[in-house]
Amino acid sequence: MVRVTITQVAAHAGVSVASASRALNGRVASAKTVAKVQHAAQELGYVADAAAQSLKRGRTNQLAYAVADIGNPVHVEMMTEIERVVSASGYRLVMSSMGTSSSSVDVVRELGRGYVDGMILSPQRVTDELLEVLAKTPVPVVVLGRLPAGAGLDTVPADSFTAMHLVVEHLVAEGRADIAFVNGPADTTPGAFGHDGFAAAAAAAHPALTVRSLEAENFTITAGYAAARRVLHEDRRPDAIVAANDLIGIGALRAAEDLGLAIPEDLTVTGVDNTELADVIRPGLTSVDLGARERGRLAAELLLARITEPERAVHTAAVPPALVVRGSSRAHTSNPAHAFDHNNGRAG
Amino acid sequence: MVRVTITQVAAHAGVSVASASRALNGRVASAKTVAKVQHAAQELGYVADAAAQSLKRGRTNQLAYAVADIGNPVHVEMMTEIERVVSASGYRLVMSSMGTSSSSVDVVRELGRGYVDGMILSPQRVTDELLEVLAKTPVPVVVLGRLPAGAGLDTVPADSFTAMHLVVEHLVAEGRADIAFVNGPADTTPGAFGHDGFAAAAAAAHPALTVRSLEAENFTITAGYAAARRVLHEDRRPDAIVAANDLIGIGALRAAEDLGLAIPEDLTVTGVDNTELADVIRPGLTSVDLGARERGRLAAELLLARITEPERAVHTAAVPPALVVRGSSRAHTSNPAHAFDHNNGRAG
DNA sequence: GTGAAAGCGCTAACAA
DNA sequence: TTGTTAGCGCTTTCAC
Repeated sequence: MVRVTITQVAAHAGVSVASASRALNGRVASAKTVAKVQHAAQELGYVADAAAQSLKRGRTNQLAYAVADIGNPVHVEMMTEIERVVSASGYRLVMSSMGTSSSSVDVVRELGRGYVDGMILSPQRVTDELLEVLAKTPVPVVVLGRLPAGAGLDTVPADSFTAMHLVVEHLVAEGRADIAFVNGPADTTPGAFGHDGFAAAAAAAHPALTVRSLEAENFTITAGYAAARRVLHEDRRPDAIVAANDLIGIGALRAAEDLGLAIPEDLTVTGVDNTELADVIRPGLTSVDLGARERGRLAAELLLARITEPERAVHTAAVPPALVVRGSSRAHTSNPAHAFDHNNGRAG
Repeated sequence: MVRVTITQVAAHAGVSVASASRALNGRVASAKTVAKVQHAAQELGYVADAAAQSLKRGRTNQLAYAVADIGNPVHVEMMTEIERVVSASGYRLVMSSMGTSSSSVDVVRELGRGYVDGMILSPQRVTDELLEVLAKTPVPVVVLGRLPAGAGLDTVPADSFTAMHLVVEHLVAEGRADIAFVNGPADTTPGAFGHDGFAAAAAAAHPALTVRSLEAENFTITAGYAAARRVLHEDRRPDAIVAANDLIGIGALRAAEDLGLAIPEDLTVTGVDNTELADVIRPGLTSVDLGARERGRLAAELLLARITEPERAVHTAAVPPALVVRGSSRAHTSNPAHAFDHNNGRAG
C-alpha cells in the first residue's frame, strides 16, 4: 500500500540510484547490476512514479480521447480503434467525457496541463473560446469533426454533405416527397453541418421537394422520440424522417410505431452513424455510415504523426460515407437489408 | 504551443516564484501581488504543469474508472453517475478500457503508478494475478463486482443470486418449464456468478424444472445471437431463454425472430442490466435492473471515503435488483410493459 | 508579506 | 560500467 521509490531499490541492491535507473530502463549496466536491481525492485514491488517520470522526461506516454456525447455508441467504436492504433505505438489511452460535469474548455485545458501527450477531441459545440484554448494548448490535438477554416488543427471531419446527399437521393428514388429533417440542437457542430448538408442535398436533389427541419433537444433516443412525435402530429404528415443520428432515428421509429404508422409503407426513417443499434432494431434503421472506425484510425495516426513531427503541415483526412439500407426504408437499390447482418451492414 | 512555467510568470510579474505560487493558489499574499501575478499568468496563458504539481503535492486530483467490457452500455450509465459524484468533490474522472489492447493487470499497475489518486474497477475476470496487483496497488481501489472473500477491498457486487431468483420465479409464474441459460464465458466473474445464481434459483424455484446452460463467446449481441441459435436448434427447444445480460438477450431475440418464433408465445427471453437497449428493442426485453446508477454512485462514494480515510474498515455496498417486465415475456404481474417507457422501466 | 532554498522522484550529463 | 550532481516545475518550509 505504501509507495516505494527508486532510492530504496538502489539501497536494497547496494548501488546508486543512477545505476538503478539505468538498470531498470535498459541503459548500459553490467549484467550483475541489472540482476541485483531487478531482484530488489521485484522484492520491494517497485513501480516508477508516473509524475516524477513524466516531469523528468517531459512526456507521459498517455493520450486522451475526449468526447462530449458519451451516450452515443459510435464513440465506443472510435475509441476501440484509436486505442488499437496508439497502443501499438506504446501509448496508453484514456477517455474523458466533456460536458456532463465539466465544459469542453475545462477538459481541454486540464488535459493540456501535462496529463497527456496529445488528445483527440469529439466536441459537441465548437465555440470561439474552445478554439482559443485549442490554439494555445501545449500538446497536439486532433479534432474528430469539422472546424472553421484556418483553425490550424488536424481534423477528421465527417462528410455530412455527401451523407445527406446519399440519404436524400435514396428517399427521392423510393418516391418520398415530403421530408422532415430531425436535427439535434442546431448550435452544435454536428447539428449545424447536418442541417446545411441536408438543405443543400434537398435543394440539389429536387427543388420541388417539400422539406422541413426541426430540432430534437439533444442527440438521444428520448429526444428523437419527442421531436418525431411533434412532427408526425402536424397537419401535413411527412412521408420521410431524416434523423441526424441513429439515436434520434430510433426514437423516431418508436414514435411512428406508437402512432400506428406502418414502416416503410407510411413513413421512411433514416439515421446517421450506422451503429450496431441501427442493425439490431426492428425495423432495421437505414443509416449512413460515416466510417467511424476508419476515422478513428485516421485521427490516431494524425496525432501520432504530429507528436513525432510537431511542425508538419496541417492535415485533413476524409472518409467517404456509405448508405446502408435496412427495413426502415424501401430496399430499391442493390444493397439489401439483411435479417441480421453480422457485419453491421458493411462488407466483411 | 510552448509551455510557460511559473518562473516566467514570476519574472513577468516582478515577484519571486514563491510569491507567484502563493498568489496563484490563494495562500497569503498581498492584494497587489495577487493582482500582478494573476495578470501576468493571464497574459502569458499560464497553466500549472500537472506532473510537477502532482509530484510536489503527492496527488493528481484524478480518478479512473477502468472497465473491461467497454461495449456494454451499462458502463456508460455507471460512468456518468461516478463522474457526477467525484466531480462534486473536485476530482476529474478518466475512463480506461482493460482487455482490448492491454490486460487488466497492466492497466491497474499503470494507473497505480501515480496517474490517479484512486480507481474504480469493473473487471471481466478476477485472476489471482489481478488480486495480487490490486493488493499492492499504492492507491485506493473499489471493485464494481464480486471478489473472493477476504480480498480486503471495498466492493459493490451485483446481487446475481437475487437477480436470477427474480427471473426464474417470473418464468415459472408464466408457466415456463424448460429454461436455457445463455451465459457469457464462464471463466469471467459475471459469468461464474450468473451461472451459480441461475443454478441456485432454478433449484430453489422448482426442482423439477428442466434447465440447461450454454456459453456465448462473450457478452455481445453477436455472440448471444450465435449461442441462442444453437440452443433453439436443439431437438427439445426451450420455452425460455435467460440471458446473462441485455446484449446477449437481444441477440437471442434476433435469433428467435430469424427462426420464426413468436415472442412471448413460443419463447420468453430475459436479460440483465435493464439498459436503454432493453427498452428500445421490440419486443421490449424483460430485464433485471442491477441498479447500475446506484451502484456507480456507491462505488464513487466508497472510493472518496477511502481516500479521505485510508485505514477505515472494508465496506461492501449492496443494491437490491428489480425485475422489469417487458414484451419479451408475458406480463402477468402488476408491472406492465409500456410501449415506450421514458423512465427506462423504473419509477420516475 | 516576501524571497531564498530545499526537495518531491526520477533521468541524464558528466567524471571518474 | 559506475557514482556524483544537476535539474525537470512546482510547493513549502524557513528566515527576514
